[in-house]
Amino acid sequence: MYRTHHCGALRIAHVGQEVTLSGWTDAIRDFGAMNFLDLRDRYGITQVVFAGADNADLYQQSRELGREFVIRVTGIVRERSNKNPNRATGEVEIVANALEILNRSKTPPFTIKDDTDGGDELRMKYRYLDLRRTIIQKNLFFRSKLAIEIRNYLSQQDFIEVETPNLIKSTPEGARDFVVPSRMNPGQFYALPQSPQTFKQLLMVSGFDKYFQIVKCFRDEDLRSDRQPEFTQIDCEMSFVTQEDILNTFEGLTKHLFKKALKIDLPTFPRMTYDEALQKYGSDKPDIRFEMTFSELNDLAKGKGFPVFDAAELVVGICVPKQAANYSNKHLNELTEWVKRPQIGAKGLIWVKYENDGSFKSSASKFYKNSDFETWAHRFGASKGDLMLILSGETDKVRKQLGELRLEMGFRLGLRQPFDFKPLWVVDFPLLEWDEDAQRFFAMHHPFTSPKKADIPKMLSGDNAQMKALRADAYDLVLNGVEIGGGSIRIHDRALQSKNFKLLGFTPEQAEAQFGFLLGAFEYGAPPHGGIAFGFDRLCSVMSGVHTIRDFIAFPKNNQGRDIMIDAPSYIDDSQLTELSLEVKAVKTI
RNA sequence: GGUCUGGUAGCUCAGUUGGUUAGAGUACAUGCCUGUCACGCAUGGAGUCGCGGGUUCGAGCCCCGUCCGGACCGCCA
Repeated sequence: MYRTHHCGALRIAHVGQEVTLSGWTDAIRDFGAMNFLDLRDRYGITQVVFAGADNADLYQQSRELGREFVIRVTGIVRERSNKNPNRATGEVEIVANALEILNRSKTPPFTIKDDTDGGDELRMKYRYLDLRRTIIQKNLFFRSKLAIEIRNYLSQQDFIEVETPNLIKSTPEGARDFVVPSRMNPGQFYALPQSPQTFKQLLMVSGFDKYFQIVKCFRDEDLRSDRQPEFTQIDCEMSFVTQEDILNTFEGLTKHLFKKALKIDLPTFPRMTYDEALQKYGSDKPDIRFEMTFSELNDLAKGKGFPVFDAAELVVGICVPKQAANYSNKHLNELTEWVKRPQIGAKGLIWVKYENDGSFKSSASKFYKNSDFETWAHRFGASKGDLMLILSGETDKVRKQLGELRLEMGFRLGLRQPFDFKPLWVVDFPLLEWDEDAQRFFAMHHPFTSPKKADIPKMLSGDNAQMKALRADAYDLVLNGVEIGGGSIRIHDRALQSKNFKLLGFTPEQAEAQFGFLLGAFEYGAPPHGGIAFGFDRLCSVMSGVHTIRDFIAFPKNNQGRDIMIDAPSYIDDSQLTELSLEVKAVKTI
C-alpha cells in the first residue's frame, strides 16, 4: 500500500496512529541528529521526522534524500512540540519508522514552491514541474470547479452538451483559420473552428432547444497574455428566446459561478448601450469599477482661438478627482509623453487644474479665461482640487485614447482593485464595422447576427452613415474592463439572411459556397434563436484577479504560439509532405 | 508589420566612464549542529557574459547584424 492518508489529511485526532504517506520531498531541514522533511502531494504538506537517537540507520538513510524525490514513509502520528499554524497539518508530524525511495529526482531547474525562482520561459519549458507547484495547481482546480459548476447550472436549466467537430471548413470572414491538410483529398484543407458557431445554429434547427459546450476554439492571430491560439469557450445557443432571455440566463450562470466558487453575491448587472460605452468610457468594454467618465467640450472650447481645439472633431476630457496638487508640471509632462507614445497615439494633452483656492491653472491658459475654465469645470462636475485632462482630435480615435488615459489614471489611483467585481452588459452593438483597408463593411459580430427590427428597413439604403448606424441584437458581458463573452440573436429568416449577405458584399454564389449548408437548413423550419459564448480561460483569470490566462491552462503556448516544452510547431518529414500533397516554399534557414 | 524591453553561475540578478583575476543571493556538494518549518554556521565547485562581426592597445559594457524571451500597437467577425 502506497498510502493510508494523503499529505493534507492528518490532524490532532490522528495522533498515535500508524500511517503511510507517499509524495514528493519538499524542503529538508537536517539538524545533524534529527532530520525534518516536508512531504508534499496535491493535498498538502506533512512534516516527517527522522530522529537519529531513536533510529540511527533510518536517520542516515534520510540524509540521502534530495528535493523532489518520490518517497513512501511509514510512521506514527505525533503531536508537535513546536506547532506550525500556517499549515493545516501543522499540529502534527510523523515519526518515521520506515522510508522507501520510490524514485529519485535530479535537482530541478527551479525550486518547486509558491514563490519560485524560475522565470517564465524556464517554467514553460519544464511545465510538468511548474504544474507541481501548489499555486499553479490551485488555478487548475479552480478551473475544474468552474467547469463542473457550469455543467451543473446549465444542465439543471435543461441544456444539452453536444460535441461539434474540430475538422471543419475554412471561411474568409473573421479571424485567420488554422488549417489541416487532407491526405485523402489532395490540395484540400480542413479548418479548425474559430467557434462552433454554425453547428450550434444547426442544432437549433434540429430542435435541441438549449445547447451548450465547453469547447476548444482556434484562432491564428497574434497572441497576448490574455489570448492563446487555442482557447476554451463556454458556448451556448437557445431557441425561441429573445435577447432578454439569453441575458438573464447567463447573468444567472455568472452569479451562480461567483457564488459557488468565490462565495460572492453579485447584484443585478447594469446595462449600457454600445454608443454610451464609447461616448462615456471610450471603449466597448468599459471598466466601471470607477467613474471618471468623459465630458465633451466642443460647445465650450471651440471657437475661442485655440487652433488645436478648433481643428478637432471632438474635444473631450476626464476629471481626475483630488489630483491637482499631486500632479506637478513634471508629472503632467510625463503624462503627456505617456499619451503621445505610439501605442496611444495622442498628439498632446491639455490639462486644467482647479486649484483649492478656486483659481485655474492650465496648459491652455493663453487661449482661455478663468470664466471659460469655470464653464468647463461645471461640465466636468469638477470640484476644487480636481485635475481635468483633455484630449482632442478625430472622434473615434480621441475617445479610444482618452479611454486608455482613463484606465491609466484609474490604475494610478488604485481604483482598479482586482477583487472588486463589476460586471456589465454592453448591448445594441452595431451590425456592421467599416474596414479602412478593405474599404468595405464587415459584420461586427458575425454574418448571422440579426439587425434590430426597427433597423431592418434601413439595411439596404446604401448610405454609409446609415449603415454605420444600423444596430444589432448583439451583446457582450464585460467584467472589470475585460470582455468575458458575447453573443447575438441570429437571423432565422432566409430572406433576411440574404439581405444581410448582400449588405456584407457577398454575392449569392459566394454565400452559397461558404454557408450553403446553413442557408439550406434555414429553409426547413429554423426556429428563432440566439446564443452567447464566454471565454472560459478569461473568466477563470478575471475571477482570480489576474490578467494572464496562461496559468489557467495546463500546457499553454508562448507569445510566438510555440509550445516550448514539446517544441511545437516543428518541421515535418518530406514523406509526410508528399503524402499530404504539400510542398514547402520557404524555410527559414537555421 | 511596428514600438519598447531583456539575454551575465543550475536559478534570480548586480556589474560605474571601455581598464587587473566578472560578483551577490539562492541552489548544489561536503562537514558541524536535537525542534526546524525561508533552520543556522563553515568550507567550495560552479561562467562560451545568447551568437557572429566590427571599433579599440584593451569590449560583459560602444557600433552593426542575428537568434531567443517578455510587454504593447496593428490584428483577434
